[in-house]
Amino acid sequence: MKTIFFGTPEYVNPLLDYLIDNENIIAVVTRCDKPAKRHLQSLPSEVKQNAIKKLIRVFSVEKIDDAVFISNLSAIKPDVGIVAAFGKILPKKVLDIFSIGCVNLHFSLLPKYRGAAPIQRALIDGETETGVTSFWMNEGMDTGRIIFQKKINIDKNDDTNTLREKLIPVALDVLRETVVKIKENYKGEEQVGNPSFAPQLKKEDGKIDVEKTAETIFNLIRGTKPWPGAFITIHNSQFTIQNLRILDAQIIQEPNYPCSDLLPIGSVVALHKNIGFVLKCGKGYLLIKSVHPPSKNVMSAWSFLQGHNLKIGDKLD
RNA sequence: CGCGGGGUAGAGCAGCCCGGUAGCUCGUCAGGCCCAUAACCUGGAGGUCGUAGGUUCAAAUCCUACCCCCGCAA
Repeated sequence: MKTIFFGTPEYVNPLLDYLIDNENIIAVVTRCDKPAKRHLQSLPSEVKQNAIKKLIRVFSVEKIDDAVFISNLSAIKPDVGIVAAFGKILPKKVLDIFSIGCVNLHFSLLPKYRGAAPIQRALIDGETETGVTSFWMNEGMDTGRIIFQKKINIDKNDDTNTLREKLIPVALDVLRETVVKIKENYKGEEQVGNPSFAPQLKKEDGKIDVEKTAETIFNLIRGTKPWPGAFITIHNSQFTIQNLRILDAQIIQEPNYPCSDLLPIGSVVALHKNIGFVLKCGKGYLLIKSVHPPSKNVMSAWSFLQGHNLKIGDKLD
């Protein structure tokens, strides 16, 4: 069974490694090398580096429907495509090249969170469980017949990074099971339930609305890490700091602050020594513990308020 | 040579434009106050001001080159 793997980011390498060890991987497809990081450095994707190291043929594509790429792919006459976090929708003329078909590993419980950012969106929505689903790809976005699905719980403190780490072994389980079913000629089951969508995050998605509940804001911080990050503007008596990114926070369960009732929503209502400051939200309070000011390094919220002379009553929005 | 921000005590910042005593909030150490404290008071230690040159009587500050960190593009 001639198999081709599609994937770009580093975290899918364990999946590629498994396939290389156990199946007949004849090529790897990744997105084209990114143009620049800071000073125009152009690095091959991690998956590409891994594949090269193991002497697998690599296609590095910019446009998935590139004529040269498609003819090269056709010449190989592959049987199965396995896709994980590739980042592009495969058009029909690519899918048709595979004699058996293409399978996608998607990091959500389909039909929920179809799209590019299922992990982030599940966290932002405060979901308590998620998982990995494999399905036969068709022309729609994550709409194919489900082969296998495995569920896990989301911890209250999970962020994008920790949740993804937990999902990798789950994805490996799903992959193993899926390969077996492919060989059994399994056609999958139609997706059932109400679909929801998880479009790629935009910068604007990280903006904090202080009128929302502490829990909602906390979920935003978890789900937008590491990019675009949850950010807010601070109005101090001396100056304004825009786009202060908040990296770590904690919901205050039993608030007991002398000024909390008098100050409006969005105010700093307390300072916690050596930890940070407390923000009054639309409902509840959030203890900010770690921040990243523009043009600066990451620092504890306590350090930040030392340097900027943040006081009770200062406003955030 | 893509654009911008930054490097000053253990942490976070001000001072630079306009050259002239190293400053602020915290931490740390010692002492004091207190039933007590992360609170308050007093005092101390701790700096090659990123590196190397240059200008000057005098450079954190002005000029030149270089190093390191961060953001922008997903």
